Amino acid sequence: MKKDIDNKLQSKNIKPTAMRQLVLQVLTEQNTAINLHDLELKFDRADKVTLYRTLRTFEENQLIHRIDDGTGAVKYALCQEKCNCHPEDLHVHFLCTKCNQTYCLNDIPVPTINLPNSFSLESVNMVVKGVCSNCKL
Amino acid sequence: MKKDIDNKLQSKNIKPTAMRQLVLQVLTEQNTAINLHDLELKFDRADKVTLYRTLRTFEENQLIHRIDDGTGAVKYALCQEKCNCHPEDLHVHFLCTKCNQTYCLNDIPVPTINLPNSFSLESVNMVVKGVCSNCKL
DNA sequence: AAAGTTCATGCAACCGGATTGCAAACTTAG
DNA sequence: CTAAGTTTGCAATCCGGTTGCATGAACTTT
Repeated sequence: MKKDIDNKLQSKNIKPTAMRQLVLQVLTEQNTAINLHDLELKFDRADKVTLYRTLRTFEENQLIHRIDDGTGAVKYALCQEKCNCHPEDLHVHFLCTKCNQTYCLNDIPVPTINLPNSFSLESVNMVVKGVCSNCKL
Repeated sequence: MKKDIDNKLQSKNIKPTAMRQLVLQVLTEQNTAINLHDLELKFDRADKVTLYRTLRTFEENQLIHRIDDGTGAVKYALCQEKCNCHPEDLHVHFLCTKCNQTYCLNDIPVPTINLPNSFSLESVNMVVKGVCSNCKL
């Protein structure tokens, strides 16, 4: 729904340009995280830098979050409804070593860690690697 | 101790060349993980590619492990005595956002995750970001 | 509606870490 | 000593990320 897309952008204070609508559309249809390169392939003709900046804008406005899964290229996925990207909002990510897809395990919060004395915590990145259900078939 | 260094290399089936001795020496004296660039700075005159390949050899022979802490450059640290780099051997890493140092929290094993059905686990990368005790002072 | 301001887009170019190819130097076995 | 294998050093490349700059679209002010 076009309206939904626009609303979502508006609600995050992002001006709904054509490009942004399209990118959000793609991200919405996606059930795994996507990197810049693969996002580019989803379009016939789109400038990588524009997509790059679109993703950055989305990230800055907490519409999406970045995932560093160790594959070399940063991936992005939509944030959950009420996510503020604070430690308590963070979930575990899963990278399939066969298909290279990265899943948001939204139901699995990042476990609490008891840090050594006088280390303070800001955020956590937890990536589990293995084989996903699709590739196990 | 020169002998210790050599023994350690031998025990991992790594031929103890001069370069490798020196690199292992540096890694041993280090209490935080180090990346290629910083390793290079530890030497007056050393080729980056040689260091790169030395690190790779060390990693392949499980003398050191790689840490992807999201800073853009891969860091390395010595493995524990009996580490096989299997999931049960893995520990949490801590990246200080002030000094950019990365610590191996060897005492903190990576928590067990209950993956969704039919996802299988191979390894886990868990990096906690925050401020270390040194920088809190 | 014209002029001015702000923001988004597209293109070219650059940067920095990782990696490869290749030849010279070194090591080891025969 | 020589041949085979390994390590080292240098140059060059690759690739994702990022910046600069000029054009263009949208929105404001008069």
